[in-house]
Amino acid sequence: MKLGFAVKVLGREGLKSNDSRRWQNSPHLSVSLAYLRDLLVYLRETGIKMYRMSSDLAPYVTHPELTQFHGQIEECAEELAAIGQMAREQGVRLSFHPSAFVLLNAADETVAQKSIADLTAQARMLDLMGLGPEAVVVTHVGGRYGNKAESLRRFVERYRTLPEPVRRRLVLENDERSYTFGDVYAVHEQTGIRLVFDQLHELCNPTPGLTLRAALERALATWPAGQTPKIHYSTTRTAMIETADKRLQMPLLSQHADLIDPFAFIDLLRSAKGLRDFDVMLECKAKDIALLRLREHLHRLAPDLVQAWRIE
DNA sequence: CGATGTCAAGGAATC
DNA sequence: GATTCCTTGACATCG
Repeated sequence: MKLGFAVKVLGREGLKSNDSRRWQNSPHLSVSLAYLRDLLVYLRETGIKMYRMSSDLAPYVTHPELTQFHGQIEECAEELAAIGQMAREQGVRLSFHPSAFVLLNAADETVAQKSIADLTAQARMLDLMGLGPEAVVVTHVGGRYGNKAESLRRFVERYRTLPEPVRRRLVLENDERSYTFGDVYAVHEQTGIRLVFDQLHELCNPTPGLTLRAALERALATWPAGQTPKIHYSTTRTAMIETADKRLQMPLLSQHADLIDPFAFIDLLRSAKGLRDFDVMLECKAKDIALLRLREHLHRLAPDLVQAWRIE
């Protein structure tokens, strides 16, 4: 079981996740890839085995007006191959999770086309890195547009029109307000698309009639034998509220906390006993710091689970 | 040098 | 129909 974190390193100074200069200053994918190389060295040193790359790794590569950026992925084929080889050699599982503006099921055809361009670019980078089928591009169903059934149908329809290399990389995640795990499972049944089970989203937007464990088991089963599925895991944020004479912490549903609650994570692992192996992408504000802290806590609190799941 | 404004992009809830 | 939230840093410019 690999533990991973998303995009930004907080545990060490000076590591960047992408070339974020503005377009006027000509940012370039090759600069982002140099940053990514340094980041992979840090992952090697800390023993971290999973990482979500920035959606903006290739700056403006799909921007409709800034066409001067559009060739950067192909220009960087050799650098992408080198980075991919480095990740493979140290056993790091890489992925993308495009921004909230990527909506494959958009009612507006131009929004859908821009989304397809983004998905295509990210899938292409994974291909040029030479990564296996576990390196995926994660997306949500998208908007509801006042008609969920129709909007789900549109997702399936657009998914089927995607170029095969994109379809091969794309996986689907349940979200916290619109599409439950049950909804994305129905899409899986129609398309075969693999599913990323988001545990907090399932708690915030539960599937009627399905226990958490049953949902998790179904999600894992959408991945072919020989591929390790992955899930998203996070702890809900709390905020201070003021009453007449006290200040109290209360949970804010669907917002991510700084760190992972180790006891809740241990509960998840115990409830997952007997299920197939899977990887866990941690989504929390403290990023790699939260991962390292969780790993310490697990070694101290549940060394049996660390061994049984071979957590790294 | 520190403070402040700005960045490509959509959807949904609220009023 | 307009506003605000989601959520976030860090670049770039201003004083």
